[in-house]
Amino acid sequence: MVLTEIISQSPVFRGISEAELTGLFGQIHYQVRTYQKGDLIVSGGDICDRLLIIQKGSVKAEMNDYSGKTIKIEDLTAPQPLATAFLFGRQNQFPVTVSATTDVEMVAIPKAEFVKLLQLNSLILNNYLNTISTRAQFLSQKLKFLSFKTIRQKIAHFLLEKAGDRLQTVEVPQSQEQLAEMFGVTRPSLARALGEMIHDGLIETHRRTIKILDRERMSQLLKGG
Amino acid sequence: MVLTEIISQSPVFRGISEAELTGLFGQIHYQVRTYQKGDLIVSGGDICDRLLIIQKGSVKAEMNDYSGKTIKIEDLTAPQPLATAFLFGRQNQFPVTVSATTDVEMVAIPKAEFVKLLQLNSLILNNYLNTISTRAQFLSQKLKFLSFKTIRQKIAHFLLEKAGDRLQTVEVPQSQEQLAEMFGVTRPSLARALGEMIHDGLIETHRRTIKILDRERMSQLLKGG
DNA sequence: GGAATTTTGTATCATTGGTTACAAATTAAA
DNA sequence: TTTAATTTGTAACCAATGATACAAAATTCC
Repeated sequence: MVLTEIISQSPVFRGISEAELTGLFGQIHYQVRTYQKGDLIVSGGDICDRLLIIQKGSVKAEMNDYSGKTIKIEDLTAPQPLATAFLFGRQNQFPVTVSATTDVEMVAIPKAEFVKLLQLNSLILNNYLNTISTRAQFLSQKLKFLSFKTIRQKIAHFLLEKAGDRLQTVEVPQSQEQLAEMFGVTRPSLARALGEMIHDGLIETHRRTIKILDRERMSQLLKGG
Repeated sequence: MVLTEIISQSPVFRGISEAELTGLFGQIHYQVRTYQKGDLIVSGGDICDRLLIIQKGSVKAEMNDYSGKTIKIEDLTAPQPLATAFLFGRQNQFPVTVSATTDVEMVAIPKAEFVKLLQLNSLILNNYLNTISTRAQFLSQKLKFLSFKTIRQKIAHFLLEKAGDRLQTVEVPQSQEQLAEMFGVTRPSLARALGEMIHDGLIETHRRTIKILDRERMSQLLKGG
């Protein structure tokens, strides 16, 4: 039995009323599966031929590296869907191994049935398209970010992006620690790079606001990237 | 007028018969726009609220960097769609500027109309979902690759991926130059890293075949990545 | 086979960023 | 306010890689 009040909060079914959801689920085949804490839910490499949505509990996704050791990728809780990017496309295998961190209930909708849902309801269709598209956009952004090699470049990119067209003062809500994390560098290195940019007259900092002093030279930095 | 024999080759409409396509296009609103060589088709930042498919000619996509200079991103020709990942999702602006490199005809299908198409025809729906999903998967792969920091790690990842489970000899079709390019490192650095790995007894090379000698230690390398 | 071209191996030096450590400054808690 | 905890600035040192240069080897072309 699908718990509509949970599932209607899921990114894929958001905005659908519980009544409507009950109706929709009446028109398709699906399964509800239960797992106990610690159970294996999917193994990396398993074929992904149905949409899995957590309806109760939480799971962890891990990836097997080459030596068989596992690295934790992320924690997911109800009502999140699993690996939405692998239901379609060329690569229909789960890249990760998923196991239950609590007792878990999952709704499993076979791909063909899910396609029916997408055609029955344009909101679900939009939700799903938005989910995948947003993910692609996110990855694309991240990739662009990583394409800058030096820390100075990453900072410049970050600031110019934030500053937009005219403003030259940027509020940075994150701590240096967090910034360093998202830049993929260590905190002292970030601090050093910031210090050097101040010294070179590119920026000025005051607590968590950064003022861009020389936009021209900042842009110049990104040319080679 | 839509040239169905062209459009039916497009990734989004692949597999649909021309007759069927004509029928489908009769049910929706769309525009055909013509551009002359050199014309601007979309500017970076423009709202992306319709699906654009090149039906004749070719275009180039460029990105404005911060200093106003443009970098060429890619060339697209009929019957390719434009920026499929930006029609849905959070970021509904074109990231690139597109202009005509020949005389061009484009089919423009408003988002709402395209959603209708997706609901009318499950093949189109599948095609479109596959397009975006494959892109997300591609980006994800690329990102994983970039997440390895040292050249040794990139080599190890590359080789273990290629080798699969049992084989320990890998044929590398690319030159060092090309490998270095795809790793995002310089050619001498790659050569040095290879040399060191040979010296350390990890691999053995012979022309363009590489033999994995110590799989265990290779895997070990990727742990920290 | 010999010359020209491309690919590969190697060396030197400069730059960048990671590591570690510690003190100063800020913020939160008592 | 005083103390404790967190965040930030800075320094010294090390490892990895980029830049540049050149020779050896392999490949391609006559």
